[in-house]
Amino acid sequence: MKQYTEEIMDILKANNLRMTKTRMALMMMFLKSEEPLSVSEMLEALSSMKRGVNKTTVYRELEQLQLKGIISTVQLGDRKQYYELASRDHHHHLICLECKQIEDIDMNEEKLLAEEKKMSRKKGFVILRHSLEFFGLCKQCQCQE
Amino acid sequence: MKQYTEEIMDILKANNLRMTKTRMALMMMFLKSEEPLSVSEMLEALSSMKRGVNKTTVYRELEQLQLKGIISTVQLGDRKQYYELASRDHHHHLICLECKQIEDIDMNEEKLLAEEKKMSRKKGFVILRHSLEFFGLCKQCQCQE
DNA sequence: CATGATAACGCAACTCAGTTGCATTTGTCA
DNA sequence: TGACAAATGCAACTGAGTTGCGTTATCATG
Repeated sequence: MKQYTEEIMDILKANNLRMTKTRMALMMMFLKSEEPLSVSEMLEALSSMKRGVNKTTVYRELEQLQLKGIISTVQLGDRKQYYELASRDHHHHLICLECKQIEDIDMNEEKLLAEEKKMSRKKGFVILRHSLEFFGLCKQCQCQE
Repeated sequence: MKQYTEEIMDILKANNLRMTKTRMALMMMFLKSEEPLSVSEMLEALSSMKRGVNKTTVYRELEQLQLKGIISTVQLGDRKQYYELASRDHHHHLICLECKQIEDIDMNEEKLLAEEKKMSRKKGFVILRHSLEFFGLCKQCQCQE
């Protein structure tokens, strides 16, 4: 907890961001969370704070953090945005369609990047990023079918 | 035009779907379109029809067609669903972040499927589908930067 | 061709994620 | 400590998608 706080303060200072309670709380959530977070989850968690936090504030905060490159967004097939620390290495997700559990996966992307280059050349596109997500059923949810 | 109409009637008959003007118009759009379509695009196009078409109808129609396996959905990074004919072979998209142009790409997926199997074994997940989209700048939009 | 079952439709009112304008509060630095 | 920009709250909005319910149109059957 203590070491998190210092880590966060360093990050914020380095990015010229003021230290506010919302910001601290959000950063804490991102550092602790194993999964990408949705705004509704954040609001839920923040609602326990004294006087709560307005959703506008959260959206604006996320925009800031994204602009500074501290967090990045992921689309996971439903209609919301999810957010996670950008400092994590590039990776993809395994999403259980039943229980919505999300797992990070790191796979060998050489072949994918090679394909990317080939396409890029052929089509004249500059490819800036890709999004690759896998959907299925986790071990538990398979058994309950 | 004529051959499209017959093709559509065959598809509908084969799927036990009544032949209505909305349905015909939507199928026509799907057959003609090079790109996945959003509901707003469909409504725009359908609004020129006599008496227009209600959005509820379009949503319900899309659900039907999806249920019958005639169309399928794609997520392209914004907050909407896009739809395209399911009969097209499995493929991915190249999306221009500037002009929103969408191109189909077909790439060799052997390696990807191999990775999928490996992950599946390791994590105990059954993988049912994946989503892979590339984002960047098309030839024209690169020059205008 | 008439007709009845039911699929398809329109409308109004809703949900839910995200946005905007504007007035107020708070963090930081001199 | 005070000034000023950054951060916040609130209310009202947008845009995608949904729901309930009453009406209309398609089509198999006679």
